[in-house]
Parts: sequence; structure tokens; C-alpha cells
Amino acid sequence: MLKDFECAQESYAKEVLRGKGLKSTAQRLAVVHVLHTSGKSLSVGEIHDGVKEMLGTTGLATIYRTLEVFEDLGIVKRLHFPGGGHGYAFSREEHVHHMVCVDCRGVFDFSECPVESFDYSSVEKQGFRVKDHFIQLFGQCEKCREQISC
Amino acid sequence: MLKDFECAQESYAKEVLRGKGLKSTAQRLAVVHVLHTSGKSLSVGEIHDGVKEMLGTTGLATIYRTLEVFEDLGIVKRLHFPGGGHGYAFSREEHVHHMVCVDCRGVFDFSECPVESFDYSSVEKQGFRVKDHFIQLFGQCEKCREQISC
DNA sequence: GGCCAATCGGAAATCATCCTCATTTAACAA
DNA sequence: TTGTTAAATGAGGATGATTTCCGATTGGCC
Repeated sequence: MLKDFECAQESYAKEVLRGKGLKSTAQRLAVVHVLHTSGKSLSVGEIHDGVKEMLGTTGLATIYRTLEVFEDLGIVKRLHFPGGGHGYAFSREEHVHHMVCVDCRGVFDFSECPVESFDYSSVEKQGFRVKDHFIQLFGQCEKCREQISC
Repeated sequence: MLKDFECAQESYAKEVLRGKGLKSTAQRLAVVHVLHTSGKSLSVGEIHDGVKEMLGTTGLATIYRTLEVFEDLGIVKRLHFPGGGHGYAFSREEHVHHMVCVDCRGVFDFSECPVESFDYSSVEKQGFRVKDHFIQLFGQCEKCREQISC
């Protein structure tokens, strides 16, 4: 059990876990820490590496289990990449969408939802009742843009 | 080589393939046929089964290769499911988004893009330059809604 | 401190996807 | 038609991702 790498995100995770009667283990908090401090979306392997670096030995299966729990709790979001892969990002907020930099895979949130004000009438005319949506923006972050142009 | 299960979607696929100097093989046209006639998004395995039913023996790798080609050509779209899996759907149009029925995985298109009229200013304030987006709506189609309620 | 259900680690099982290479075939021109 | 050729296929093995299993450990609570 490691010491005090506790931040707001970790306390938040603890709180949510406790609220559901789930345990706050070192592994789970380490996943939060790795994801949050990276500031970008990470693959399962990268998360595993980060957690191992913090805690020493850690099973890969634990990472998968933790990510599944956190996704259900809304603490992490699974993001898709244009190429076909995917990664995970910490996401404390309820309804937030994400922009992903296609170069560094950095993740940036935006809470204004383009779909919320969208007129579904044409869509619901087909008899479809919309319940949820998934949005992701792709582009370049400032840093990556500077490196490439000029 | 099988006979005349040719429809508008298949002629369209042929045309696009020829335009790129690619061959219109029985397997490729069968993939189009299976996807289009199903009206819903199918997993790789389901597509494989459907094609095998039409052509007899067909390699799984061919299905993967075909889907990759078609995705590049914009003929099929890869759709994600809330649970975490994904499937493929035929999609003739250029810029279309999709609604997916969470029960039957049926796919319905809508061409009005909620993001197109979206004001990116708050987002670009963070230095992020948006280049593309991915949107998917989840809900229930008419048929599935009727089966569950009342 | 001690109990117990929840969680973990490790390894093996399963599943998805991709690769290799010998064989086949669509497209095109003669 | 027939021949030529590059593109595409099938089979099955390689690779990589994810899940499962089970005995060992641990967090939360009394």
C-alpha cells in the first residue's frame, strides 16, 4: 500500500466506490491516478505499466476488472480512435464529451452538448426513440499543431 | 460465382470499387448484400456466416479484409455498442450518422448533423482544432418499443 | 484484532484479428 | 474466347487482447 498520492480525483473515486459498497483498493486508486495524471487516453497496457510502476506487481486482469467497474460507475470513459483502437480516460463529470488529439491522444473535455439542442423530429419520425448518444471530436491539440506546422 | 442477387447497393459498391481500381469479387458483393439486407449492424462473425450461406466456403480473413476496404471506401461504417462490442453497417451516403437500436441493433440513418451547426468556440479556446467527429445515437426502434411496452 | 465478502495475482483459456503463402480469379487487351 | 497479370482468396497458424478460474490476500466493519 503506497502513501499519499491522493488527489481530488482519487477522493472522488473513493466516494463513488463507497457509495456502491465497493472497496477502494490500492490498485483501483492507482488506476485513477495513472489515468488522471497522464491527461490523455491510455491503452490497457499503458495503464497496466503505470500501475505496476506505482505498486510493483499488479495483475493485468485486475486492470481489466477495474476499468469495467469504473466504466459502469462513469468514472472512466472508453474512447475510440480513428484507426480502430481504443483507450480509456478519466472523466469525473457526468455528461461530458471528449475531444481526442489524433497525434498525442490527449483528451480534452467539453460540456456543451451539440446533441442536446438538436431537433430530433426528423429522426423520431422514423419511429426511433433516442435515449443516449455518443460523441467524440477528433483533431489536433495546440501543442501538436505547433510541432507540425512551421 | 453466383447469379443475380444484384441490387442498387451492390451496383453502387461495384462502381466505387472500379473507381479505385479494385476488383468486384463475389465475396465483396456478398458482404454488401448481407449487410444491406439485414438492415442492422452485424458482427464480423455474423457477416461471415451470411456470406458463407451465400457462397459456400469463405475465409474469415476475407471478411476482415473486405470490411477494411469498405470502411476506407466509406461503404460500411463501424458502429460501437454501449456494452463495448462493435459491428458494421452498410452506409451508402457520405456524411451520415447512425442511430442504433439497443435491442435489435437495427441501424437507422440521419443526415442532419448536430455537430455541423455546433459552435466550437468554447472548444477551440482550449487550443484544440476540430477536424472530424463521431456521433452515434442509441435508443429503441419502433418495433422493439412495441414489444416491450404494453 | 478478527471475520468475511470483495478483490487480487497468475496462468491458462478463449476470442478477435492479422499474417503468410500457395492458389484462384477479375479485369483488360489482343 | 484466350492469355496475362495484378489483385484477391482460403487455410491455418501467429499474434494480441480479453476473460476466466481459483487459491491467496485485503479492505471495511464489528
